[in-house]
Amino acid sequence: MARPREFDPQAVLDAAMEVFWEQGYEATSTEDLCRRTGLGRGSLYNAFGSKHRLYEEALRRYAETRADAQLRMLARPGPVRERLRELMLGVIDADMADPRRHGCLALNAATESAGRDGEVPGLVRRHFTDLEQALCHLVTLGQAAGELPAGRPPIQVARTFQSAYYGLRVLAKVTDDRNALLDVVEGALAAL
Amino acid sequence: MARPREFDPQAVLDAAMEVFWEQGYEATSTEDLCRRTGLGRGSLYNAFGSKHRLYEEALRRYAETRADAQLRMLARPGPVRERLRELMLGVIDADMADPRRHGCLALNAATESAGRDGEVPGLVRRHFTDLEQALCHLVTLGQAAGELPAGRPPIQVARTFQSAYYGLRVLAKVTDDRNALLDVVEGALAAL
DNA sequence: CGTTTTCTGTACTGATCAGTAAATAATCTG
DNA sequence: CAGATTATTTACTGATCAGTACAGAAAACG
Repeated sequence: MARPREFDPQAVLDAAMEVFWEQGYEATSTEDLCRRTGLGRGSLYNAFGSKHRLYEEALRRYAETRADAQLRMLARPGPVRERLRELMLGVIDADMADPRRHGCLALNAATESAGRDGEVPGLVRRHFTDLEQALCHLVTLGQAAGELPAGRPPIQVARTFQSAYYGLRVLAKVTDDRNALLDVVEGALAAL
Repeated sequence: MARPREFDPQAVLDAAMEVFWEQGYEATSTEDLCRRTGLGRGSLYNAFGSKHRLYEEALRRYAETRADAQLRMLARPGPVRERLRELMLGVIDADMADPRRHGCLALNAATESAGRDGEVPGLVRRHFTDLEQALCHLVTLGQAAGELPAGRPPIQVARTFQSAYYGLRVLAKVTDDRNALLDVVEGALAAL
């Protein structure tokens, strides 16, 4: 090793993640990334190689911060139904608090055309399967505890709830009507 | 009037719509649009003014072709539950038949950053409220006919189903597992 | 201290971006 | 046919794109 980096890689990654989150992959320029990270072009390319590789790193960073916090929240003790309600109410608050509605980075990555290149599809897919798995675990728990009706396969219930969850995040991008989103929460919980 | 256009505006709009659909707004260049529509730059700008206005027109075209066909399908006679199942099975087939998974243009527009400019938010919003309204009508019908349980407000049931529907379209972008998508269909229908 | 190695900043690359200017061509109206 | 009006074509604009070359700066190691 020789001259050490002058920047904190995690902080830089957080900044890059935010830019991609706000604008999407295609709409952010390397200039934007330099400005928001504070790095010069040389440093940025030396550290990350390309815009697309930086995007992949930002997705990884998203998974290990925001997404992981969500999964940990789901793993907290308490009634299953309340945990699932909290999940949805949490994203309603988060999405509506942001006037620009950038929503969920992984969902955005899944719909953008850049989501088809390199490691992005794999990263996005894992993000989705991780949530599916956590939900399935929770449903299994709830059914075993007698808290949820036990008639249907947990994976089916989990997938349906997950679908409503992502639909909710899509709707939150479009509407300002909080009650419409709360209807989705009630309906999704009633479907358990 | 003087010299008439040499192109069919609807055909051109269809071609532009497809390009935006496949690639998204940011990722398609005016060059792409010229190549796929067959128009020169002059004609294209003379007819549509700008890339963004053409995007808006493409969204309108999408609404009055694809989306409208879907709404008409929902309005066909038959058991409510079967019509809703057909809606979801139809998009599973459509989405999975396309290897590039471009999904729903309106949903893509809602998540892209370009979806915040000009008339796009209004167009996207109307697309969503139209479906919400159609679903609500259908649920009301089903409840009145005794086909669906009548305990819950139709608008809540409709919004929940709509949410599952868009969630389904998001999941279809990510997974190759048809059974996972069919689980969503079963769950969403069971929640009615 | 000097060499090596890595990092940083600047200047630059050709390519492509969205959009325009202007000449030409085709049709309409009179 | 004459003049007006619109469409098409071509060439072009400055700006911005992602990525690179390279010189200098800073630390590690002998």
